[in-house]
Amino acid sequence: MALRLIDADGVEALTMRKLATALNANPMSLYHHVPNKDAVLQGVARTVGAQFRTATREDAAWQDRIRQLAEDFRTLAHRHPELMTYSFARPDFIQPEDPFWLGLTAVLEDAGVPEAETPQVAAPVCAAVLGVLIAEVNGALHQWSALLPTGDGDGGRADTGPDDSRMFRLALEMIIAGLDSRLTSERIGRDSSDSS
Amino acid sequence: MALRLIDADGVEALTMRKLATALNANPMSLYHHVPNKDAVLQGVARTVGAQFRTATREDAAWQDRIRQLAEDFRTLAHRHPELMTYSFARPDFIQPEDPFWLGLTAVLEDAGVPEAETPQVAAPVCAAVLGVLIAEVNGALHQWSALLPTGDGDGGRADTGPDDSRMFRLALEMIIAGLDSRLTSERIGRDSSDSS
DNA sequence: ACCTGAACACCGTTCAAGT
DNA sequence: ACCTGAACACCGTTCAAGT
Repeated sequence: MALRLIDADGVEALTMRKLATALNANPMSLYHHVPNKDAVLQGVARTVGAQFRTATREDAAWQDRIRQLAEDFRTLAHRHPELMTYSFARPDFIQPEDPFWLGLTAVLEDAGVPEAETPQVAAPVCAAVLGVLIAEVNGALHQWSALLPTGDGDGGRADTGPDDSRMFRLALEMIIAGLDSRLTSERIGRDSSDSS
Repeated sequence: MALRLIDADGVEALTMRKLATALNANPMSLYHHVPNKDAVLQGVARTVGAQFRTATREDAAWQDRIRQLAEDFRTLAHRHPELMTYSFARPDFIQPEDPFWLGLTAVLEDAGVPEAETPQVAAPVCAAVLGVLIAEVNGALHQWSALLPTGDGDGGRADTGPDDSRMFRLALEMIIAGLDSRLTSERIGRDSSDSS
């Protein structure tokens, strides 16, 4: 219910009193099930962060599997844009047990990242993807890119959606390419074929 | 003054009434200089976003100039961590006239990005860097990476700082490598040597 | 055990009134 | 023109009291 209110009116409009009346309850009854407001926000953030289940097919190339993870997360972000910008400010948004995190680390390991380094590589990747997602969802991406009108013919304001998709995908490809170059350069540096 | 209060106690602790008393003024006097609270937050966010002046030496390689821009932004973020996590949620944090944005677009153009595409490339780069910065500053980066203790000898909790630096730099190098691969693949695709 | 009304200590903001 | 006190419509949360 809290999530529904947030999706409708934004995080800052969520109020213990409103939540209670939306639940047909007395405002004070909430405090019997939850210690305070931050706990409900944390609950919502974590629930959504853990929500999406992304079954990456293990036969695909790691690049494709990362693309799939990122796209899945993007549709989640588009479903809850108001929560997204708020959640990313919390350090506990994504938990180590979340399917997104598990999927990402699994893919990176399959791609050849040494197991001991996986979290240290996954963390920046996750942060970068989330950063682009937030910037897309709150309009920053669109505003930054809208300095020069790309075409000349049209009205000039209509196509906000597809342009954002292109930029998100560009960022994603950049990250994948960066990951790739890091992996190959490392493999050259060592050149010992550790299978498993 | 608002910035000082935010740095001390966080954005959510900033109050018109507290700000006024910190200014030795009546709470209501503020409304003669500012329409509402959001305006002071916007003012603070934009002021800080426009603050840092980064004189990239034009003789350096574009990779080094991007590194310098990013590192400068990082020191800014470390100076105002509380504001940072809040500001990034605003679409108006970084403005097209800000030195960071101008510097970034200038470097990308020098690197060979066609002038018409510069903003569409700069925007994702900016978003990704900011994303990593936020995740570092709010502790998410550290939390995500702390799943496996990297070493075995020590206490295991002491070295938070240097590890974060390594991850930030890793993300930065990934972005640069991704940019690089995009530039070279494009140059091969066209192969017409447009000077200027 | 669970719910509730009243109350406390705050908010942002308006507005009529002061100088 | 600028400042101010009182007031309004809200908050989150506590707590004693109800069932």
